[in-house]
Formats: sequence, structure tokens, C-alpha cells
Amino acid sequence: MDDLTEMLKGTLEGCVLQIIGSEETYGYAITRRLNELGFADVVEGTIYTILLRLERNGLVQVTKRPSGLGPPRKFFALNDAGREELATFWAKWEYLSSRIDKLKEGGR
Amino acid sequence: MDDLTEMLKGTLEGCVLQIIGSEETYGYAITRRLNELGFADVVEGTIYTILLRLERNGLVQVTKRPSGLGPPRKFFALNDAGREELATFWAKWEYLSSRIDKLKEGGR
DNA sequence: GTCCACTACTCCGTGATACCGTGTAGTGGT
DNA sequence: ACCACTACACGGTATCACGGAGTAGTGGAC
Repeated sequence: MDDLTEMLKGTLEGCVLQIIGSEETYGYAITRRLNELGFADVVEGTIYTILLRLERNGLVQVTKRPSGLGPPRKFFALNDAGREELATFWAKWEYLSSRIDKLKEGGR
Repeated sequence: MDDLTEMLKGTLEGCVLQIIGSEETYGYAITRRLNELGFADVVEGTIYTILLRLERNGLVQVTKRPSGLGPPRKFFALNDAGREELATFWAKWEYLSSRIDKLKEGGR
């Protein structure tokens, strides 16, 4: 699938929130997970900027743990604000995707 | 629904293409149509920049016609390149929305 | 007959976001 | 010693939707 960059704007952050919400994890693993899920072109740099933003916005709780396999990992977990943000994201996604699907169906 | 701005990136242009593809129309009417369809906060300025971009990228055929109700209207219709771009857009949308829905369902 | 509302188009600057390339580090295998 | 893989960080770039302001044309209210 060719370039999805623009379409990912606004949704990729939500995807990261969802992944963090389902289990405490770290940047490198999140990137691999997204790649597996079909977001093939997403690279680490992108995920790290998103994680830094989540941290800055107070949506996650961060814990640094040694890895035994490379440098220490920064584990991310959602806090209450993060869970709320995730719910908002899904509400927006439902809203948007329903409108667009309607438009596709001939949309009157 | 609160701010969808970021989520619309990359999709709004496709929506405009779809509307133009279903009937030859002009900027002001496209904006009203989108508002009706639930894209409530989309404003004229946004649509005009998209229309200028479509024109610049050679995806539309433009015809100016007098209105009898205000200034003349610029009618837009898809050309072959535009129809191709529209098909690409829907393919991307299908791809992306299926991945995201899968992620939402617990996505492993 | 002057003001206002509605239609219709244009331009410019702003902010948010994903991407890219590069760099730094730690561990383990050959 | 070198290389591959893991893991994080940073700085610059392009794209896009938005906001605001401006310009025009028509017709109705008073």
C-alpha cells in the first residue's frame, strides 16, 4: 500500500494509545507491533515523537526498566487521562468513519 | 463532535473528490454539502485550498459559469486522472480503516 | 436608496502531525 | 575487533486543515 502518511495524521496517535492501553510496553515493541498489524511503513522515529508527546501531555505513566538485551526500555502505561483520551479517540473515529462510509455509499 | 481537524488530514481531499465525482459542482456548494453530511466544522477556506490543489495537480476540469445569484461559479468535474486518484483514495481508506478496526477489536 | 444578508471566490499565515536521516548506546555472536 | 540487533533521541522538512480577512455580486428591508 502506497503512502498513507497524510491519512495517518490524527489516527496514529490513537493507535499507539490503544496498544499502550492493552498492555504496558515500550517504543521499539510498539513500532514492531504496528508493522505487524499492517502499518508497514511506520518507523521508530515517528513513534518516539508520539510517545514524547503523550508523556508531555500527561497521558501516560513512564517506567524505565533494564532490558538484558540492549539499552534500558521506557515502558509506557495509560493513566486515567490517557484512558479518557483513548475513549475520545475511538468516539471520533467511529464518527468520522461512519460519515465517510456513508459518503462512499452515494451519501445523501 | 469536537475537533476532527487532524483526523481529516488526507481524507477530506478524498471526500471532495467523491463529491465532485458524483456531480459537477462548485466550492460553496461542496462546503454546504459536507456540512450537511456531518462534517460540520469544515469551512469554505479549507475547501477552496483543496480545490486549488486539485486544479494544480491536474485532477479536475474547471468551467466558469454565471450564477444569477451572486458572483460566477467555478464548476469542477473529475477528469481521468481525478477518477484514478479517487479510486486510489478509496483503496487507501479501505486498507486503513480495516487495520484500525482490527486494532480496535483487540487486534492480534 | 442605503444598509444588510446571502452567495461565491481568493489569499496568506499558523499550528499540528508524520516522516526522514542521523546519532548514541548497550548486548551478544563470529 | 567487527557487526547485527535492540533501543532511544533529536532536528529539520513537507503536507495539510484551519482561521481571518478581503473582494464581488445580487436582492430584500426600512
